Amino acid sequence: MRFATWNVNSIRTRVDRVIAFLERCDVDVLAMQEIKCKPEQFPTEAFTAAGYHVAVHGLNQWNGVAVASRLPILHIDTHFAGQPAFGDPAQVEARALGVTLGHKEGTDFTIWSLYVPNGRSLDHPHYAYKLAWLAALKAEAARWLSADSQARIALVGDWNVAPFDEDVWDISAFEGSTHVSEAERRAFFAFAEDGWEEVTRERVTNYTYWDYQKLRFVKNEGMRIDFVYASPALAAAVSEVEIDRNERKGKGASDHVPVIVTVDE
DNA sequence: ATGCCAACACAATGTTGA
Repeated sequence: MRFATWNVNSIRTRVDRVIAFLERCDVDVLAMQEIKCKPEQFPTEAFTAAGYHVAVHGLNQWNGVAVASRLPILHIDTHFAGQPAFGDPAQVEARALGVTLGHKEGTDFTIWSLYVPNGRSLDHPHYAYKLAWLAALKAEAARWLSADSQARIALVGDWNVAPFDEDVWDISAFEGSTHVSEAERRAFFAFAEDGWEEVTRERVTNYTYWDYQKLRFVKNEGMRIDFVYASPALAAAVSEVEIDRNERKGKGASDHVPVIVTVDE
């Protein structure tokens, strides 16, 4: 079984490229972020025609998360318990989608497609929101592991945190910026305290994002901010991880590339 | 090489992204 996460930066703009990726890489489950549309605007037919079920959560043109799966969908959560709200009026944004999928012989698999708030700047309310959001997710996710130590759960997506200095092309260019602050890094690493294992770090080295501006991709000035935290039972079954850097090439590319995880059956 | 900001709503710019 193979699952992937990809910040697609608008599914309506990118649907042909996403479907081609699913087929080319033989991906069974894809968690998408930044679909930038409501469910009724989502190109469901293209996924259905390719053999995928879809779960979609989007409230407006911002954010939005979805899961496409060859496996049957058993359960959908459009937010996690305690997920913080933001804005005026405060709204629980479309940044988390939990989907439980039927798997072989009753071994269900739950994937959470996560789009962690950007933070904007260290002195912006969005930054406090980002830290609160990560802390609330950690608290709730710890309960999932406590409830079932053998559960196969993946917390995947655009974490908007570069956990190590080498996850950005030049740490000196990020002085005073979000994504690299100590508080954000602590909030990211804290998941490991509860047993979550980030399974991509030890298996592959590459950036997952390159800004559209300033020839960042050509100069390979990127950031590594898309990650996969797996429950212990799932982490034990991971056999391979790939970052599909080729998806950043050419006309019509997202600024993020897919991260693909292969799991032994 | 991989190529010089993109996508959204809304109708000219403003917002968001990292």
